[in-house]
Amino acid sequence: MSIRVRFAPSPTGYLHIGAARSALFNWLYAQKTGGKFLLRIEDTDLQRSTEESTRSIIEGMKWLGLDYDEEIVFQSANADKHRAAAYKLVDEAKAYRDFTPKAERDDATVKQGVAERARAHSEAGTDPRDNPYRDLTKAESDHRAAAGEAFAVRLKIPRQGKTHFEDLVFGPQEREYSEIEDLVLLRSDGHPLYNLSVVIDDIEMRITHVIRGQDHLTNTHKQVLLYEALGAVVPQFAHLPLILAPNKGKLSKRKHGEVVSLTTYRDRGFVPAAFRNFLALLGWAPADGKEILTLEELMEQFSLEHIHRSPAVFNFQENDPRHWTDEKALWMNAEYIRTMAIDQLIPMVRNELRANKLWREEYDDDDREWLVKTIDLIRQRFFTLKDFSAQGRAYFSDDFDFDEAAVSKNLKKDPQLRELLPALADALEQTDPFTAESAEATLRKFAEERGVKAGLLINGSRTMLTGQAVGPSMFEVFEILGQKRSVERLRSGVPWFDAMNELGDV
RNA sequence: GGCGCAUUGGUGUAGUUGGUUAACACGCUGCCCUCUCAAGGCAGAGAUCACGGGUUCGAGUCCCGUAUGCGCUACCA
Repeated sequence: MSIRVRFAPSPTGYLHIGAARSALFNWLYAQKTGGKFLLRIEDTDLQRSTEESTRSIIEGMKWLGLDYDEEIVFQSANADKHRAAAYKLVDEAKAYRDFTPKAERDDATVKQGVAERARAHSEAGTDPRDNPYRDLTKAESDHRAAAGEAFAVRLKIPRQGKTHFEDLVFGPQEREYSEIEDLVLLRSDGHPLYNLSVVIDDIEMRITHVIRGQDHLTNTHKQVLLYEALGAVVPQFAHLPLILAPNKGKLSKRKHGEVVSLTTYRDRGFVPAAFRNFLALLGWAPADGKEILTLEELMEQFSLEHIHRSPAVFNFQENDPRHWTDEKALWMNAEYIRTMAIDQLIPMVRNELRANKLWREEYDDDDREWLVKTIDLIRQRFFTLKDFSAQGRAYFSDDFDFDEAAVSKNLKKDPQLRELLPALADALEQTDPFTAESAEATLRKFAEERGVKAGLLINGSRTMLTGQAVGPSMFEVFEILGQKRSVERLRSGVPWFDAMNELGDV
């Protein structure tokens, strides 16, 4: 039987990076085994589910390159099937109607309430399965239901025994029945609940391997019981270690904001392949230890056996813009930007420049060669795609900002530059042909004649031409920018020095 | 409270059946290169493998306990 896996997010917000990793692992497993990767949107919580969230999930997956097979399944569309299955279990006496009135719960304190109730049970030694309706006669139950009394449907967990299943990551798992409450399958308003819905849908979709977050590990026992009650084959399970915040707490939007959202990485200039590569290394490592892996290598090397069991900390520093996300992710992105095939990089740069009105159609045409050369030159020290429009702006537009620190370090520091730079412009204007080599020869000769260090002129030029204190080899920059623009920008320097004199800070 | 899972340098990980100085990547420090900053090269700091007991000639690797963290324990997903 061929392998079928699925990613089943609930559309209650942006795509969380933990969820994105689950999607990735499922996808990789399908690719590796020649199986199918399906997408199911678990939108049964109508209050919290939004279409916008569904869109963002699909977008995020597309961005990561995770294409799914077959049609998307919307869980809400299957509610009738879920209900029918629950009623069938009632008929078979594997589930029962619970006529206990629904208890009101306060959303904000549910977690706490649940824990307290559980504590009370364990302290008092009462069995959570004790329920006056559990053993109601069929006639009585049918009668009350027919009379219109509201009821929830609960699965009848046997009194004695235990469940067990083999988790592909966490190994053999066991749980006493006495630790499992008779779980509610259907709410008293007829709404099917999570555990029922997943199981029915997974059966329906013929899922063979359920790969998901570890937060579902203990609940899996309930699901195993359901599969058995339904007479279905229990799939294989593989639970993934959780991704934690730096304080080893839960990584959540409420507390940590946009770092946990996949779209943030797209919006802040990540190369999809880089982020995908980084994500793959959270909780998994290839056998040979190689960390930069192409998609093909990931697909080939991925295996459930190498997923480990301890949670991974996603390392970032809140309130520090320089370390806004995991440094290794940032490093990996830079690595991809400077080493990936330039043809693959260009479309991303094009998007970035377009978004900032820096793109000219000639770049795809007459100026293609120039563009390739320029990108190849500047990408060497960029970390994100954003850098192309920020630090790299001066390469694509005459309208760029000057970095203040660069101006004071490379321009204002030496008053001689006021006169030297325009003079250098004159010399460069006479240089023919104008290439990196000839520009270098001109500049060095000029420096020698004036008795100044070449570095002074080089650094001053860099700031005049690019607005930056750092950047590629200056002579390459001269050539890239061309004679005309280089000369113009060197001459435009005068205002800097005028302003400097007015302020009297020479 | 109960049950479950985890615990290797700051972070991500390797250490498959117990056996030399615990390996790699990111980050950090210094040096080289150099027109700056990266990249690259070289060197280095940083882990008594959570702690305490055992088993053994020998344990990060096996056993027990403790601690800490996380998860689950809903008519949420």
